[in-house]
Amino acid sequence: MRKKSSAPTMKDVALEAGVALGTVSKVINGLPVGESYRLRVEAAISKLHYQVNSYAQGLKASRTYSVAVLMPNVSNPYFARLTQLINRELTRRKYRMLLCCTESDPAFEQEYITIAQQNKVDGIIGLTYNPNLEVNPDITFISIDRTVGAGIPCVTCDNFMGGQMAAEKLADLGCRNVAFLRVGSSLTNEPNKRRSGFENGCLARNLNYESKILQDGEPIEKFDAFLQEHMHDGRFDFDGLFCVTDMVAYHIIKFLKRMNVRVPEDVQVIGFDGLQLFEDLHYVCSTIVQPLEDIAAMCVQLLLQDNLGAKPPLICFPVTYVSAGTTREEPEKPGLFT
Amino acid sequence: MRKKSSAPTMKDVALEAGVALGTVSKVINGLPVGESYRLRVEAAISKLHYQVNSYAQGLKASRTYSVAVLMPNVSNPYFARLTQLINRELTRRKYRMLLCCTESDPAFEQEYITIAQQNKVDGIIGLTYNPNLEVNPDITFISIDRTVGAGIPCVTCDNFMGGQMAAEKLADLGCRNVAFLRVGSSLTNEPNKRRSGFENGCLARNLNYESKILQDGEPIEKFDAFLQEHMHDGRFDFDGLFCVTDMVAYHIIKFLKRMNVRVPEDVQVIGFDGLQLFEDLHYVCSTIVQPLEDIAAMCVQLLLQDNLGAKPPLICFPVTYVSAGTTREEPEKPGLFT
DNA sequence: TTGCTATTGTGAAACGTTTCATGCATGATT
DNA sequence: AATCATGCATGAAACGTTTCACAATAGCAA
Repeated sequence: MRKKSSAPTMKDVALEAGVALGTVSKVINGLPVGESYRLRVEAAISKLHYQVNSYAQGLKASRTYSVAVLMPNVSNPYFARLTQLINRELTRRKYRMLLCCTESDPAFEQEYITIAQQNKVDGIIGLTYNPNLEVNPDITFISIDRTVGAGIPCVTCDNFMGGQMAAEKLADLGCRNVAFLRVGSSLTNEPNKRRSGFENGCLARNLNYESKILQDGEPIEKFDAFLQEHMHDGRFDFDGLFCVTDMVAYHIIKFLKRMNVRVPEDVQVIGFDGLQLFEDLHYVCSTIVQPLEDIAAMCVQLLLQDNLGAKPPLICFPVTYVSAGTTREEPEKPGLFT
Repeated sequence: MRKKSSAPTMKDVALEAGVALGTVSKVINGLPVGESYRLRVEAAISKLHYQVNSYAQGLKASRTYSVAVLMPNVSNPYFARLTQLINRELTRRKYRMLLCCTESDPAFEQEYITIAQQNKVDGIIGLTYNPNLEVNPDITFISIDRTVGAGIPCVTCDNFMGGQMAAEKLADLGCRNVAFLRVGSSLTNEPNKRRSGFENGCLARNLNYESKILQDGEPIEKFDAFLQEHMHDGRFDFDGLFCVTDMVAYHIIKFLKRMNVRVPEDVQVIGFDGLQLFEDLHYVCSTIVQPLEDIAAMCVQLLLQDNLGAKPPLICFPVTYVSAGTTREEPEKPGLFT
């Protein structure tokens, strides 16, 4: 009995089945082959526990069935969810995901793109912070929430409309004096439009409007001072707040509670994203919900479709509003602060 | 001027630099080579924008510098954190991560292991649910929190001690009647020992002890009925609860609040894991903290070390206790319910 | 100057696939 | 029965690296 020390190759299978190399290849790739041959090859494969070598495959064929996904991290629940959904979509189509955590560092991002190209990935999906990434033009790149450059499609939600909805909702709920709270500053950042939309809504509904914007490096605690300036012995200047993300909203609400400002009685708070913590158990707050499933599916679809010519530059999905306890209405869904 | 349509190869570089193929290979791999040769090759590389083809490399060399990481998902903050830390450790060592989300499905797990083997990964790190996975013995597998089989190292924290600490803490804080709440049932599951440790501690400190265990499929809401059975017009049978994870603790605390049982005044709650939500902003509850950094680093170290012979079967890291508002003591750290 | 050693660059072979031009059977056509 | 068309299996070549036996060169001793 012949004993091979290393893993069996297609050649071994061909030998075992008594067929040619090309025939084995055809069987593996599901190409038409005579029934008796197919059976012989399949028998040999399972007898030898043969498994294809993806590296040899990737070397020969241009397609490697792997996609790089660039995310700042997976600790942030928004990024985690997105990663999860993209992965699910890729798996469904027999693709593998090479996850690259960039820590929001432009240098890391560039480095990972190089690595991705070396790995001959079939494409890259990225939520990036480097406004002028160098991407090899013959590799497909799909950007999430950022407009990165000419010819690179950007998938996002309707951030402008979301901001506007938040303003209208607060107006409907009786607010008169509202504020917008935001972190991050990138100009190519689609979520910027949340602010414009909110402003627009405030104007239309005649709300007094203010905003506080933190730069990228600043700690979230800097909001505390801003809020405190607007507190005068038990009275709070604002009766409505719109936060750029649910995470910011979470921090703000915690601070307000510490300062004995009641949510939603004294001030109503609306976030953005629609995060559901602990495997979709609870929303953080009343919020503008992004359809992340649709966004993830669209990224993958755009990436893998063949008609490269007809890629629209910007794809926006509609958002919805959900109340979850931080606004003065019957909560539709359970929330962290319900 | 010669125009190449496809990406440049080592051969192109050799031609451009006027050296042999092997010399280029040496330069790329940092092997000793004459100074003048090195410079010529480096110049050619940057002129042609040459990038190595990992697939050709992986085909020839046995080492591919990639590691598969099997996780149920990344939406659960515990898994997310672990993934993040493992990735960081791998990146530090120039390895790539192939993330496989198994959805806790044994069939998926097996399938991903097959894919990983086809991709000739240098090893697999997994937190799995299939008690009898078939892993090719000549591929290194490191298991987290599960004892999977003979010869497969398991990295975890000291779950038994953690359970015992929880019991002692509750006793110290004046509890007399306590309960343990758990989900999941796998017998090879290291976290099972949290229960044994807790029981042990209860015995030692003479606490009245009860436990409620949900099977794997059961929804977390099933705890509600159990808790309700122990409520008698405003009075709650337990003055201390130990939950197998912070996530279970979160759910329990939310339910108790709805039922007007006060935490920590009426009942004190301790969780397990030491999750910190929103990028390490807040602990969920008073909890037994796992040193996830150490666990992640150890997994990677074990996987990549050469002395395959001396792998201890089980590696436990010590745990610590942190109070964060759901126990009757000054909180050391801010918590979700502070 | 000759001969020997030590050093270092060279390039063919091999890794395990896919692809495609080739040729062999088989069955249809006249 | 002879010819032809068709379908399908065949296996050599190629993909872009690494490796290693070999050759060339330089340095040194006699």
